[in-house]
Amino acid sequence: MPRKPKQQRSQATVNAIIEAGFIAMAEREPATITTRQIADIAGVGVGSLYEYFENKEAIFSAMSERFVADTVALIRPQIATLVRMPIRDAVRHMLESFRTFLQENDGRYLSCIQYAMTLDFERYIDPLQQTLSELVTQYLMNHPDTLRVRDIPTMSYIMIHGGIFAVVRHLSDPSPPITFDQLVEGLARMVGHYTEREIAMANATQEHLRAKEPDETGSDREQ
Amino acid sequence: MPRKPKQQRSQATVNAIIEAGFIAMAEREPATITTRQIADIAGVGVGSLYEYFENKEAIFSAMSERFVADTVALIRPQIATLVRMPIRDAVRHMLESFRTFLQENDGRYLSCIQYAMTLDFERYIDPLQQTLSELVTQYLMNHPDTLRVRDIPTMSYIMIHGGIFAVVRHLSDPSPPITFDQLVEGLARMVGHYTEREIAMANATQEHLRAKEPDETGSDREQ
DNA sequence: GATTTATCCGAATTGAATCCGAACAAGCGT
DNA sequence: ACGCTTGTTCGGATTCAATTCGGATAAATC
Repeated sequence: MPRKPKQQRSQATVNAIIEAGFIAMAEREPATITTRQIADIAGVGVGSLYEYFENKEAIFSAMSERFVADTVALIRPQIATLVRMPIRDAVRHMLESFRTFLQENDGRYLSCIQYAMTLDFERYIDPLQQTLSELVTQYLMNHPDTLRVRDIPTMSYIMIHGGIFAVVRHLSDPSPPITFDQLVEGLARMVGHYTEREIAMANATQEHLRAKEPDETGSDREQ
Repeated sequence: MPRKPKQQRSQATVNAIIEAGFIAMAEREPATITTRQIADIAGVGVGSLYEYFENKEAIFSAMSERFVADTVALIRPQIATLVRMPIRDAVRHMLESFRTFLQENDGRYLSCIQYAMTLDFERYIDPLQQTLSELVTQYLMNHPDTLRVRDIPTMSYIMIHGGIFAVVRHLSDPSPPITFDQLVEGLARMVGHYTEREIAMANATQEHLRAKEPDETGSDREQ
């Protein structure tokens, strides 16, 4: 039922509506935002919302979509650079730029990611996850020694999901128990230590072709 | 405005309403649940909902509260046992029992935790976080060597939040890219490797009172 | 400038959440 | 057992926000 905007006028309306959504999101609880408020902020009639959006949900979805697209646009160009950095620096660098990104425009995207995490989740987090997976893959290809860590898909899954959530949760917390810098350093160490330890263990196993320290290698099972 | 239930009859009603909430949550999207549905499932009139609950939200809150309380009740008694296990085993053990817990009663709690994460967040995740923090503290006290890892609050923050989210996300995902067992093993390795590496680094630093491998120790800054 | 097409609007409709006052049940003193 | 008070239940009436609809206005096309 909602139509595609064909004139530049209507495209501006669509944009105003999405912008209004971000503004409203920044000042109220998402659940308490009404269509009338969005329309008022956007400077259009309520009816106009429904010319281009199925329903109120759809407006929020469009916001999430734009947010995720912007995030991907933030990360993707950095991949080439990140991939050449030591792993801890790469993590640090990416997280700092992500923080800056989330906090610009009065933290409009911060409200948004919280919303995106609640509702659609799969649909809107997936592209982000895809991008990060791509980053990991590229990284591995540029650092052949890191290919020795076991069960890379799992570790990538843990680092991506755990990392995203820890950061979002921290940025949403009005009085976090640790600083953001501590969080970044912690995540960097976590990832760095893990890969180093795995590489060391892989090397150790290879060198003594047969076990000599069942203590260390005894817990190697999976993969 | 909502009153406290004084007779056992009304206490039963309150319970029926919360139960109905769980049942409804298990079969429909939380957003599409209506008060009439809840009332019908509970076998009471719609008006009765408002005798003990401020509004529909409050019913969901009560559910979250019960869920979190049950989760804490699940973990707390295990602390004494977990604290004596090697760290990887403790992680494995805890996650397995958590999975079992989430999936009993047709996974009613699974829908619930997703909801709890959306709305109140602080209020309902906090007690869980408290409990896990307590577990970490106890663990540290029982394993004095682990006290050598740097910035324990931060690492505890990362492991708790990242771990909770990775698990919840995995259990919510209809077609996860990795198995739950892989996730558990991965988290166990992550935590285990990290602590071991930190301890090793602390020992190394102590032994050669002055640096000899600026490569390794060069990235030690914080704390 | 007439006609078609796109856009905009806000009063009317719809449906769910919430309120309310009457009916019903329990406790309780007599 | 009986009347009185208090707790409880109920579902129709009310309220309020989302969505619809049909006409008004503006741009585009010929």
